[in-house]
Amino acid sequence: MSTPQTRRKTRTDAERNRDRVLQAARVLFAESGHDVQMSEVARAAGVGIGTLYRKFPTRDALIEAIAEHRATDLVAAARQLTDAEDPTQGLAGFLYHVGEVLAGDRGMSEVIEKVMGSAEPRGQTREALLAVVAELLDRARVRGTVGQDVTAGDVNMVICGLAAVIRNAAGDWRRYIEVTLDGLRTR
Amino acid sequence: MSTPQTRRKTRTDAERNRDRVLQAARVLFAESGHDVQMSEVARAAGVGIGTLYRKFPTRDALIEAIAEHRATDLVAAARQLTDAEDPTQGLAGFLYHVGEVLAGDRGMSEVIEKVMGSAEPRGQTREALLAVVAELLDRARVRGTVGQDVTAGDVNMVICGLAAVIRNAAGDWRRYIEVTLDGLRTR
DNA sequence: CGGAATAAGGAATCCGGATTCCGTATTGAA
DNA sequence: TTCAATACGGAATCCGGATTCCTTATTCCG
Repeated sequence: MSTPQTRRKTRTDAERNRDRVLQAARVLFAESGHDVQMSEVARAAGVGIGTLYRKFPTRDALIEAIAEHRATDLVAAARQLTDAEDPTQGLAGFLYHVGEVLAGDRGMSEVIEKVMGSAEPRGQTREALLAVVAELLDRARVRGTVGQDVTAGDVNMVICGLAAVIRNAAGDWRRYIEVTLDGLRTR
Repeated sequence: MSTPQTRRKTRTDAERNRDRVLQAARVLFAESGHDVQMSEVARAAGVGIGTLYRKFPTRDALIEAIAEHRATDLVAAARQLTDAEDPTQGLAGFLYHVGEVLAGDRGMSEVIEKVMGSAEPRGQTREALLAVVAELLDRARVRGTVGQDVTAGDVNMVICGLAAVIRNAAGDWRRYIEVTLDGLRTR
């Protein structure tokens, strides 16, 4: 009815450029956080600013796209740990994994800090992330790996703090995890 | 010899305005953090932008002046707890005090996060702050309030995290302190 | 191959804010 | 009261970036 399918399909080079941009942005954001300039991204991607903007109409759109992607990865990792049996894994394993990821991705540490920190339901993926963490927590609680009264909020705060510690290059973040994990256990 | 003391002393109104600016800036920074506009500060202080700039040649100078002041307060508070005997006080008491302060001062939470997070020796007051925390830690260690192997770095990370938790309005920061404190105890 | 449909490029523009400048208003020592 | 020394005010300027717009280059369907 309303499908004048006269449109050709996306040009191949257009798609290639989109990938280049994403790739470049991922690297730059990971290295220096989200305050990288759009022109930097364009240059790194070997693309004109105009092109960059056709792909992502806004700086935030670009950040969002990448954050979403990364978040998905985290959720996937979490799900895997959800099934694992090894107690070393589960919540603890996830925290270390997150640490590893954030330690190598400044931009992500910024995102995670906000996601775990704020009460904003922003995005389904964010939602999913919180859900999986809650799931991980439940399992840990059953196993007795963490105190019975530990809440998802507690864990979120710990993760929020973890992000800050890493982003500020505080000290040994693994140590931070050890401490907080012990704290959650004690409760 | 070289003192052509022909200079009059600072005009009274000049001094008054300086105070107004500081006062206004304190309030605004506390409310909304350091991204407040200079013009905002000037308006709130009931002063022209020009005047604001004569007092503080740079946005950072203003922020610095206030941060320094606040940091001094914290150090004082810490020193007091250093002498207290009540175990409830000491390190634990300090953490709660810091929480209380940061919860009511967004700008300060930003500063603290950096100070405790980074390894930059910036400023003698910052230096003093770190020193007092270390002192507090030592006492706690002796009392057995915290694990024998807890380092100043560990505490700094916890504080850095605390600042982030509060700044992002995460959850109940007192709870965060409870958890981390337990963690430090366990170690 | 030929031309319409798409995309690429990147200079020009727009914008929010910080900082500067200079004419005017106050202050206070004589 | 008088006048030089100081301080005030705030419009004008400067700046770093994001975003837009229009010209030229590619792609790919027929």
